[in-house]
Amino acid sequence: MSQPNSWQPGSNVEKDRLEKAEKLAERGIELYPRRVQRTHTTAQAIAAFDAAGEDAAPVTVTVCGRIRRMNIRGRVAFMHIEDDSGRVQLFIRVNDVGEATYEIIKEKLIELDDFVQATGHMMRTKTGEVSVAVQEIVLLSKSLSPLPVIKQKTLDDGTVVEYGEFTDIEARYRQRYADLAVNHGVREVFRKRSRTINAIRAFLDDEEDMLEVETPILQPIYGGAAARPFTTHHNQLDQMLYLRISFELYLKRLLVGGYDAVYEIGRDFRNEGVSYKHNPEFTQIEFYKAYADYNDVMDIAERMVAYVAQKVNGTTRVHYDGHDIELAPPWRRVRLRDAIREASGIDYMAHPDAPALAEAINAISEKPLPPDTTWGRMIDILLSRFVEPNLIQPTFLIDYPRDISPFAKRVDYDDFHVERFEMFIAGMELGNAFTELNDPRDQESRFIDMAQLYAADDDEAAPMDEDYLRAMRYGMPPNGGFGMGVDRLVMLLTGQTSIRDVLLYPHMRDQK
RNA sequence: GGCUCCGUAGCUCAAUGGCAGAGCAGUUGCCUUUUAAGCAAACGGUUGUAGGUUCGAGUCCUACCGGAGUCACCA
Repeated sequence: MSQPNSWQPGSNVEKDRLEKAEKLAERGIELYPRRVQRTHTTAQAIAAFDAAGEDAAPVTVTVCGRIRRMNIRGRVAFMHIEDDSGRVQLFIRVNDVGEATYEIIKEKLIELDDFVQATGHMMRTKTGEVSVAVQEIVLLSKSLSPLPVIKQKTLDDGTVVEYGEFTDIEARYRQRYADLAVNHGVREVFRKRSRTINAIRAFLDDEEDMLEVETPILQPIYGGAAARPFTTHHNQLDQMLYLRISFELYLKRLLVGGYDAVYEIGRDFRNEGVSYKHNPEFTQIEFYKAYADYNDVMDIAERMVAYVAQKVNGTTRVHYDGHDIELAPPWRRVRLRDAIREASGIDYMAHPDAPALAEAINAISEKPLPPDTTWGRMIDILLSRFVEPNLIQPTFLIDYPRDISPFAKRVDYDDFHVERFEMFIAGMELGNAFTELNDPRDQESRFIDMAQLYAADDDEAAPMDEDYLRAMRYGMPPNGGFGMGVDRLVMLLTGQTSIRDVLLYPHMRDQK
């Protein structure tokens, strides 16, 4: 350490630990050594003992991990060390490790939260726990700040009971490392998150033969969704840039280029409010498949979610927020118009303009509509107030009004609706998809419609993406597109009811 | 951004407007098969921040900081 440290111990525990670190250094013990010689994970060590059998020659292992429990008796000590695979008990006797080493343990110079490496043979203690009879123990990393103390007891049936908690939500999010280190189950949520993304990729690559691509996150023109963007700036080019709000327009250009089916898994950024299901940056999967329509996309979507659930949880059933949900296809498909009519009694086709529809809504809902609500927006309000909360089992709502769907192709039965669906599970919107518009002239007029809508609105115009139209004029194959919020799928598969609990680092306000 | 609730020891929580407490962790002892180990003792606080009311504020009031919930925004 060449620079003096500004860090000062903030508690009696930290003061003690700093003193212990100095004592160790005085005894010539390296606090943060370079080399480690692990031969077994804790799980492998136990498995090796079980495989060898009780009467076999001793299995010698070197295991590493963080000390999570200590019980020092006069001349013998027990501790549990934890690594990514689990825990194993160390059995340490002064006779085996020698006076000098035992002193270090007895004085707790090596203590809770430190990382250690232990070498010894596997054995079973009197009370039956498979343990490492330690011959040598080496400090791997000295912990200077105490983690929250959580003790656990494993019952006979294998369930783990915890005593002591680390529940301060703010601290858990701001210091996710501490949350992961001590809270049983949090690491499993994020393992499942990883498996979810792997499974999506496997499904689209192997089952659907799609090509994974990467498109720009920094975009000169944003689009593909209605959301406020984050802005940034390239210094040398003196160029205003937006963080993407969707991948849509860049992916569809690739179908013009000749790929049959492309997908991207990545981060979107939306400069909007945060909630239990909204984070400013979130992970999205979008795919676009040539020669497919929204019916084909529905087939793919329901198979994909079931496939992922099977891979992640080993079942297509999930228990979420008090509901038992079956994800196996086929899912219910209902026209949006019918769903709204059933739930609210309002047939929006009977109220074809904003004032008429507003009157109908105000007649049945106490909540006032925001001023200047457009007709399309009212449809959305009807959907979110009356329909969405009740869509517990997987459901596709299909055929949306054209006004609120600028990238979807018209249905064949009227001029009002487009071939679009949204999918809902557990009262949450998970995905959004269309039979994609591929008529460049129709697309241009939709852009103009949107620009007018936004201009009437407020601060920003919906950007007209001229290059996207140019691409489309070369000819874009008919195609079906799909987008899904991966975080929300992970919530569903892990039983978490807040998006923050499936994001390792959810967005937080600056700490002053 | 509006409204409601919350912020006390490292962690989890108590405390009618009247001496700021407990358990765990840490410290000091005892203990060679414990496992939420145990027993004994001592220690641990600018009650989120800044003001105010009051003889007296963790508690009541105002503002601010942070968090949660909810509404709005999110086609």
